[in-house]
Amino acid sequence: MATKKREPRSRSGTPARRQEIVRAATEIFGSKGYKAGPLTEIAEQVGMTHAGILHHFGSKHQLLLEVLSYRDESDVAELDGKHIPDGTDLFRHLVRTAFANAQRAGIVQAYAVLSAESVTDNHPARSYFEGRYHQLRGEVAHAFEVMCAERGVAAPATIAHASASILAVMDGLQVQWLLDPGDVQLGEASAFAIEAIVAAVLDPRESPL
Amino acid sequence: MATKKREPRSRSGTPARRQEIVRAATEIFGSKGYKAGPLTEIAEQVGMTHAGILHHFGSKHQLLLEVLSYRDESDVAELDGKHIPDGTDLFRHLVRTAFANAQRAGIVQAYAVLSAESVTDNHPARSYFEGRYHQLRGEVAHAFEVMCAERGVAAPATIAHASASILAVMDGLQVQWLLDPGDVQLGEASAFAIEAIVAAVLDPRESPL
DNA sequence: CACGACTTACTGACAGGTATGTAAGTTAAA
DNA sequence: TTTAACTTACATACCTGTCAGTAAGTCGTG
Repeated sequence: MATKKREPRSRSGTPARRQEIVRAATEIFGSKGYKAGPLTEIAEQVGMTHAGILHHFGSKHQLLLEVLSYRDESDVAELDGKHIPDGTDLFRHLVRTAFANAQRAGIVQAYAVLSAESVTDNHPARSYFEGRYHQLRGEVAHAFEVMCAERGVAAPATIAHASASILAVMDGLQVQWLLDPGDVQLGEASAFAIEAIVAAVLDPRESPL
Repeated sequence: MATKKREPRSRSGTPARRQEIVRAATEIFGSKGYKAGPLTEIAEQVGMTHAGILHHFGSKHQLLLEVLSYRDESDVAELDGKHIPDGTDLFRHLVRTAFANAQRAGIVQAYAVLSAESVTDNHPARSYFEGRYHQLRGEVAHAFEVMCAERGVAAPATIAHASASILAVMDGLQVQWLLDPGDVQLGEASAFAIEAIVAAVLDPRESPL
């Protein structure tokens, strides 16, 4: 049983190169979509041929998956303490994120385009986004529960709707903002809507309709 | 100047045929996106070749525009009185629409996919969606103003944010619902969020954050 | 109201562009 | 000296739009 697992050791500059490619791909997928964003264009941006990219990632499909997971990693890395905030802090974090997003249209566009494109038939990113939203809804719901517990109120049945809604406004505002940045204020509008929804959960009132 | 303007008279069945094509195109663009949805597939669905479709619409681009304007027409036609509801009625109408949308995933998907795809570079539907959101925000804002006037309160500065937010939640929830219909209740969640936002405009409270 | 002239609604074939993935060869780092 | 990191060349597959042709409908006119 002399099976030597020879794992592919890469050259020194390789991880950096792959990262360059992933970043370029994010940009191209963001500006043209996955299906319409050609490998040649990504390749050109990092100064190689499209075959070079396929050497690194094997397929376009795989590259897309790495683009998505890369963004997750860098998101997590960005959090100082490395832990997801909870309770009130989570909502404050979401508002800050919305303001920060107004400064980086590139990634925002990539996510907006890809998440909507992912609902199409057999899209390679479909299960990624399905899982991502599922998890995020869970995290927001948990933050709601924590807040309710802190205030000694019973967690209402509206939490599930509110959690989905908070993610939904953030995404929906991004699309409107990308289409017309002069007419939509991403950070301010997100903050307003998040506060409105949180208030409606913690301290429900009669419907104004 | 004996220029006889011979206007193109079409055969009797033609308008119906064009409508069939538009409907098929809506379905294909919805399930695969504009760029990735081939004319051949649309053609196949109505029993023609792709050249036949180009005969009717001239180009794929043009077909897309007709798909979009067709949906607008049928939306307007749907309203009994032919007038856009206003004030409180508009919000009630939006909630009803959200519930109705849960019954027609096809069109919902087409709009979700196309609106996000439209933010990509030089997309043929970009100005359509830009204009559409602009108009809808205006209508919602007007409804807010009417409601404020009715209650004798001054229209607050939050109206612009709230208007964009209401459209945003509706769209964002659609995407989540399309990805995971078992976990997101489109109608109920939309109703909850719309009520929360309307309440926050009409009767603002201190931020819970 | 019948008939010829013209037009519409297509089809089939193809041109031209573009895309992904593969295979074989080259260079240089480890 | 082995093998990672490429390139060039190519196979293969699409997809849109054009063109020429055909069958059937519609209109003007006698």
